[in-house]
Amino acid sequence: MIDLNDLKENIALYKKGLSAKGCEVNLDDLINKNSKKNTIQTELDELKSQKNNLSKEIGNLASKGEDTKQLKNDSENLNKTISQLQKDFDLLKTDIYTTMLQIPNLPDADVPFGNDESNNDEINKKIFTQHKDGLDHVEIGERLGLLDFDLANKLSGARFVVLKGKLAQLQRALIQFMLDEAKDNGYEEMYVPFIVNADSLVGTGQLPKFEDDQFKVGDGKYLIPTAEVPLTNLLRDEVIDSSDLPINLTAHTPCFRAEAGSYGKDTRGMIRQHQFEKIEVVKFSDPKKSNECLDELVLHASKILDKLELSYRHVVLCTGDLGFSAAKTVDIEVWLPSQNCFREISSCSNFRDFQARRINARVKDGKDKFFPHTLNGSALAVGRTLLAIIENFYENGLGVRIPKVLANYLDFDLIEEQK
RNA sequence: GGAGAGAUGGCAGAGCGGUUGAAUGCACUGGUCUUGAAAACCAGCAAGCCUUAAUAGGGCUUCCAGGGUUCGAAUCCCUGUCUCUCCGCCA
Repeated sequence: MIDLNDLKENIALYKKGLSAKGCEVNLDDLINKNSKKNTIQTELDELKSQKNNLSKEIGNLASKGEDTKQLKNDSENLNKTISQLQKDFDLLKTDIYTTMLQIPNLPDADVPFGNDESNNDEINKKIFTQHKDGLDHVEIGERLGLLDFDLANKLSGARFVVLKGKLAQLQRALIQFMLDEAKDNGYEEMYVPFIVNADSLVGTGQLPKFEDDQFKVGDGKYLIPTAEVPLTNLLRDEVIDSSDLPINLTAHTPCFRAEAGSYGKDTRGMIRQHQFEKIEVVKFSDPKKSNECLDELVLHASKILDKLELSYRHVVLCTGDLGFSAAKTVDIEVWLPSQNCFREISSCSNFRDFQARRINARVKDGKDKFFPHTLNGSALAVGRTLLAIIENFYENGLGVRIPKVLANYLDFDLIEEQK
């Protein structure tokens, strides 16, 4: 949620930043509605004040046994006026709130302008090997006999996968490895629900705008699209002592995405699935330190790729590519030999106080109160990491070698090709 | 699923329909004392919104949520949500 007062004072900045993010809300209109709401509130408060005074007086007179009929009459008349005005006020207030929920976060000043990923800024690159025109993981998986999309289709439909044997073990090893990394980097591991209520999704910004992207399970509840949702909402409506900052959390969860609007996009293989595993890290930070926190997130996620010896680059998302709630996002992209390009494997974002406002998480520092900044990042998307290992560590006629760093997690160092 | 109890400020916990925004304790903030700290003592201390130059003053709202009764509701009635206890069922 953006700050309405800040919007009023920096209207030009917001118009520029929000339209770059594709926001079509009429901001002047919103400000006008708000000042109208304030006018009504002042009027309403005055009437209520009169009413409260009348009630007190009635109480006084009644206790002395005096007649209160006239005053009761006055009060009732006042009530009629109030309830009419109150209706107008409530409507306006709901209208403003509904609109506010639709407004995305303002991009940071150093975020590049642009409509799509072609305007993203590559800021860093690390290359171990960079093979081209390699087999893709679907083909390799078939040669291994351990990656089955047909079976998954039978069970569930498109965009699911069944991993068998050593591939399933490899995925589990990756999860364990990444959680250990997160722990070593100071994140507290959490086990959280995979089903959340609507309030949680509103809190992080998936609702109300992106209802179609969520899997609904009935009873007004949803499957989580990322552990960001339960982790961030752990502190919904909580007051944080400033000495507890930064709060660093992590969780491994499956993630469920309806992928509405992704028809025909990445339909082959396990790049874009309805269900995938992810290790997520979330930070609650002092507002003054969130920039450094974002660097830290990117560093921590990158270290995992370093250890796995996978080539990657860092990309600052441009305004048009930036998510709804994010002020700034750095994507980490891993090299895929089959596609001859880098593909997203982690997304690290600073949300500033946007989510904190929505979840009403506050920090108390002596007499000072303020909103914390929230940040999160994947560390990493496990399905895509598995895919990257398959493609980058495949040797024709031999199979997929296991990255050395996983030696302690697995009792094999090669997934053999069949025959 | 059946029966019962409950939901109050950062936490714990009082609260006859009318100066109750709410006792008390803890925590917190400031002060006295102390070489310093602790202890003790004194004082302050809920949040949101409107108004305002103001973190000064004034006003409104808020005791789980939504309705209702009343001139007036934390307090009475209805509905919902959640929590706890007992029974049943169960990984």
